[in-house]
Formats: sequence, structure tokens, C-alpha cells
Amino acid sequence: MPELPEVETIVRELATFLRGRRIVQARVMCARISRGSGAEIEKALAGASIEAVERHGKHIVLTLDHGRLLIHLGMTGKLLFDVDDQFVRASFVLDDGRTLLFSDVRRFGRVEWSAELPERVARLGPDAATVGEAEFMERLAGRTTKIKNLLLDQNVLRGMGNIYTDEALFRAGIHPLTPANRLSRNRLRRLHGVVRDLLAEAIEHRGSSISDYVDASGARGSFQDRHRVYGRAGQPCLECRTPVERIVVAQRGTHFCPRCQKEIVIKG
DNA sequence: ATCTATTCCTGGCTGC
DNA sequence: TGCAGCCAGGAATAGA
Repeated sequence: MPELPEVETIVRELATFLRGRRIVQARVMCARISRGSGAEIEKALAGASIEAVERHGKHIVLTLDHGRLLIHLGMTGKLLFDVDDQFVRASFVLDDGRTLLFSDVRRFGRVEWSAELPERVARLGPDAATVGEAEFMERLAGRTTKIKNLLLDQNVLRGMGNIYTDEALFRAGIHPLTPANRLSRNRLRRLHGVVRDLLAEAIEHRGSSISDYVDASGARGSFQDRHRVYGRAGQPCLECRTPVERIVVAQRGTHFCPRCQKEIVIKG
């Protein structure tokens, strides 16, 4: 499941192949994965040249000579060159003869053409990997919302997903259910540092391959080997040997150490 | 303004 | 071996 480090890995690699290339022909084979009509996307992309490939949160943004192509990988989306599988939902033939394919088993991914960065994407929170301490504090401090929900909210911070949220909260020693306004400013500052370091480290390791994530070259990441709580329910905490617990928060499986991340008791 | 639940989607896994 | 039933969750949407 691609989150910020996985998308960053993909974007860095794609950029080397795509920058300066021209899209000869685009095809959208699955209506569900396109935002707006597939035919319009195909028309807008035909002949477009790619000037830049960048990441905006978890979105992949190709800046074209006219307009932008946005790709969101959802849960199982992949971008691969010259492979054919039964889950290819869109294809982009390039002027070097190669074809970039968007494959997505579960069709949670999206492809979109837009003249400018769409408003709902442009207004997302600051990038989780580069947000400064002051802005991080401004976004989170004083909020009554549970810290896990806040970290997952792309309007608060863009780029975090379920895996890195659980890992960050473990590293910061914060229980996922803690309302943000219960955290001291020092604890929030520590969380900021943890988030930045965690994402940088994960990018260095080319992301986490949990189920079937691979980058544009088909290579897996290795950061899953460094997860301390995600996917480790029932196994001993790597710090204190207490079994890692799994609960549901924000409708997502949430992993934490009940000893290292103390339960916050809210009195009535 | 906030927060929660539901929906989409299907391969893979569990258990009978 | 087969199959029903459940699980994974990003983000839009509806509802409280």
C-alpha cells in the first residue's frame, strides 16, 4: 500500500525515464479509475510532453506542456513499463517506444487530467516529509481529535498512511487514541522529529513492501523489515517484550505497544 | 465544525 | 479440495 515513501521512490525513478518524453497515445480501459471521462483524458494526453514528475502527498503529478496528469495509486496501484497483466487499467505509449502501464487489482487508484492542480489536491496539508516544526505544531496542537486520525487526515498533513502513522506513534511513545490536545508541546515536537526521520529513513530503504508494492522497476522496498509494530500484533515489543496490540482506530487496523505507548485515561 | 460509518474492490487467507 | 466468509484500507461521501 503506497504511502509517502513508496510514492517518493516511484516518482524519483519515473522522473528519470519520463522527463522530456512525449506521450504518443494514452488509453483508459477502466471507467472507474478515471476521474472525469476516460475519452477526455486520452484526448488531453495525446501528444503531450512531460516536463516534470513530482509527488504531492501520495499523488503522482506529471506536469505536461499543457495541464497535468495526476495518478493516485490507492491501495494496489502500480506503474510499470512494458508489462501486461490482467489488471492494467490505463496505458501511456511514449515516444521512445516504451509503454507505461497503470495496473491496479482493486481499482482504488485514480487517473485524472486537470489544467491546474485540482483545488481538493492543492489544499491538502503540508507535506509530512518536509513540514517544519512550527507548521506541524500549528496543525496539530490543541485539536481534540485522536492523534492517529489527525496524522491520517490528508488535509492536516499530506502523505502519511496507516503504516507510517502506527510506526511514528510507536517511536514517539504516543498511544494512538490520545487526543492531540492532551499531548504536551514537547511531546508534539518529538512527534514532528519522529515523523520526519521515519519518512526519510523509509525513503532511504525504498519504502515498505507489505503485500505487493513494487516500484516502477518492479523492485521491492525493504523498510517492512524495520517495522516495529505494524503487522506485529501478538508479537513481543522490540523494546519491552510486551505483546503488540491491535485495535481499530479510524476504521483501520492499529498496532501499538500498550506499555511503551501508555493508554490515555480520559476522566469523565 | 467535527467526527463516524459506509462504500468501493478483489486476491489471499482461514476454517470447516 | 472446495468454498464461504472475512480481511486489508485511501479517500469520497453521507449521515450524526
